[in-house]
Amino acid sequence: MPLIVDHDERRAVIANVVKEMIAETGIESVTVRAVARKAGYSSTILSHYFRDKQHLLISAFGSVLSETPIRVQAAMDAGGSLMDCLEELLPNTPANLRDWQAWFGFWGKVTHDPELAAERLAGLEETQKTLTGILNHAINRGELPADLDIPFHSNRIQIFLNGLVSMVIMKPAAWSPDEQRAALLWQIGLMRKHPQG
Amino acid sequence: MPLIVDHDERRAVIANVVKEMIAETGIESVTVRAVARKAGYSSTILSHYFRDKQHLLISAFGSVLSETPIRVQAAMDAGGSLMDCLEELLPNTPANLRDWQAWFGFWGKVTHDPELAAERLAGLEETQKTLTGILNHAINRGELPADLDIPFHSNRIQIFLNGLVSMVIMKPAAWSPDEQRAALLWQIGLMRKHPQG
Amino acid sequence: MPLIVDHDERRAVIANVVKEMIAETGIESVTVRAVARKAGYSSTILSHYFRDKQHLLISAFGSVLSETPIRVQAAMDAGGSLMDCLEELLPNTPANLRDWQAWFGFWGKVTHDPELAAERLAGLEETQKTLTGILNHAINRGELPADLDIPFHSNRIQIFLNGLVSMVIMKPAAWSPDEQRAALLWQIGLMRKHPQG
Amino acid sequence: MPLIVDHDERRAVIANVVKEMIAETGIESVTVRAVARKAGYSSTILSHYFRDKQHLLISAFGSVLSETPIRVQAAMDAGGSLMDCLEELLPNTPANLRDWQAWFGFWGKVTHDPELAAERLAGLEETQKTLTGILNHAINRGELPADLDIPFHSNRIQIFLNGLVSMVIMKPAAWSPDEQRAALLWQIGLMRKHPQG
DNA sequence: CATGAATGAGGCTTCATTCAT
DNA sequence: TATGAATGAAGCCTCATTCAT
Repeated sequence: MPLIVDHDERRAVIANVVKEMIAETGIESVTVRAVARKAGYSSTILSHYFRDKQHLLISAFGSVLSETPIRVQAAMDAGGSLMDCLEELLPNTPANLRDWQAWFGFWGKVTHDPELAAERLAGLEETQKTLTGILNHAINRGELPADLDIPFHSNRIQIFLNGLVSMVIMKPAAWSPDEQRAALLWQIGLMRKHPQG
Repeated sequence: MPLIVDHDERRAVIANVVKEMIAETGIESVTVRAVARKAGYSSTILSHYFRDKQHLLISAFGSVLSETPIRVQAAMDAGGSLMDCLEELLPNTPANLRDWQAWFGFWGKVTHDPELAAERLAGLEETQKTLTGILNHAINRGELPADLDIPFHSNRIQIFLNGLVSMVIMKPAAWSPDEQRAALLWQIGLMRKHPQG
Repeated sequence: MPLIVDHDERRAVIANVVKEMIAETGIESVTVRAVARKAGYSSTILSHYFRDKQHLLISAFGSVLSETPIRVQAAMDAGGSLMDCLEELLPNTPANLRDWQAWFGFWGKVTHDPELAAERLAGLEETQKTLTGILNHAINRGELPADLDIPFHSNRIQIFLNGLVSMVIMKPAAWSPDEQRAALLWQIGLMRKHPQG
Repeated sequence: MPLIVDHDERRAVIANVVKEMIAETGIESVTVRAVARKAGYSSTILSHYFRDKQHLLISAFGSVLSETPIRVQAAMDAGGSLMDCLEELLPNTPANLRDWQAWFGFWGKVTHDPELAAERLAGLEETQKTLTGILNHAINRGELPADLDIPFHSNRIQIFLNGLVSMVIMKPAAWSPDEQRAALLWQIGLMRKHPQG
């Protein structure tokens, strides 16, 4: 009987290693060998789980995208406030920051790789959907006016988030979690004051 | 009888080549040889102008940073409106877009390279300064209230710009120059309505 | 309760797979894994039947050699004419062509591998014996003169066959079965006109 | 002033190394590194002369094809006899044998590689042309009847040569230069006795 | 008997850089 | 100043094989 291994679990482990490497030392440091060493496997065995280096990266990219919606959903299920839900998108924890760094770290590759570009676009739209969900949730809770222009503001929030994250990554010292939250709060306030944009 | 060569001009030419390559095919496609070929020089001659590949990149990076302030200054000198000045920062022309793409394209390298990281931070602060200048210019023109919280709003604008650019790069079809301007206009409106943040 | 498996049959199946691969995609495409996959087995199981990749190849090589004599013998037993018997050696059917292609395909390996070289030499002599048998058979049938210099002409025929096959493989379009037969007929005619060489 | 190197000469040297390796240890032993080592260069420099390993092989293949016609032409220019000319095609000298071994050694690759297949076909036709030239030359010298069916016999000769060479390669001990010549002489005799086929 | 896991070796290619001219 | 030559390192990938189950 063959040795049984949970492929998906391994893939997840390895994807995490990749994300950490991107965050810590940049995407150019992500070589197959380095990933294998860091994950404790031999170089060749990675090809059991990923056909290619490309697919290794895509997997890590997908991991970046898939985790946020889960956290947000949990916050919504727990009846969290608008702030509670949106906070899950901030780079205010090490894990969140790492994921955002990985997300931005991929940019260098995307231009060259149509498959990654498609993934990125999908991520963009997935985030849009997540934000829409959050805004609806907040309207139901009475936190936001019922006449809120949801597409407009989810778009504004997304712009704000991308921009904020880029600032945090560039100058983390200037952006403590509290300062991030403050900035987010101000942005939320705009929705209340200008629901129609 | 030494051959007279305008070093600075060559450096500028080469920096432009690098920026184009980053925008078009990604930073990973920027090899010394490829740059040399595209610029019409031999590989080795680049080492006369740039000690390293690293310094080649730094030079290109610097070129990205230095051009925007010049354009903005020109707009201010011409007595341009607030919108006129800020528009110079939008990725709404091919050249501007290319520069922004190059800027984001560098991210993959920055993590790995302290010198590039320092350059990036400098760029961040330079942009902050440029924005401060624009806001003062607008106050003087009476376009913005005199009690505007300049540090706060220049920061907001910077977040907005980074975020907007990231959206444009990811999904250019969704962001025509007009749509970019509309978004910017809305952001400007906030300054008038909430000068104190 | 051991599972009963017909080893020889499996070996034959696998040898056929190898021959097909050589004929279709070249000997370099013959990897252990590819053979296993094509045969429907796992990679490791091949090592139950073949100690080595080398022995896998030798087995296939042997299969190439062993099939022709069987066909020829059948033709002789059926009282076939000289032409009938020799036709069995022509690459004028898909199976025959495939075997010849495999035979020539092995050449790249042979130089490097004494064991394969020995096999090839054995095949050479086996073919010589087969041809001798055919000529004797034809003399008995009265198709060839009794004073035929058998060693000389079996050698000539072998040269002719190898040469013809190499032409067919290189330019199959130029050598329909009929054209192959015509060439063979001419060569046979020489034996009648010049029995002593 | 740059170091000047005769690229074509180097290419020729390297092609010879490749041919020797194919003849001696088989085409599978032809690795870029091994070729470089044997030629006295570093591995990487081969890429100055050959874009690819494929093109390295094609170059060697071309070298195999190009040398024979030159030798034949020289024999014709020197007023050589029919036998003199055809002898240049026999594997009866170390260099000739090596070239023929290389020619057959390529077969393993050809199936997999359309470009090599095209080269092989070209070689086939070039040889046909060379043989046609020789036969015309012999007719002019009065060595062959004027009514010789040239296409038919040049084809016969080519079949014979390929076949003979395959025999020589497989069992060199059985084919001294004299024996090769004797076989060739017999084949030539056929042209005189059966000029129309 | 049979499997998937795992490995180490080696293949080709490309890169940034230095050297001799 | 400028060039082509040359190198060594490193990248990714595939292969044949062995191991534990």
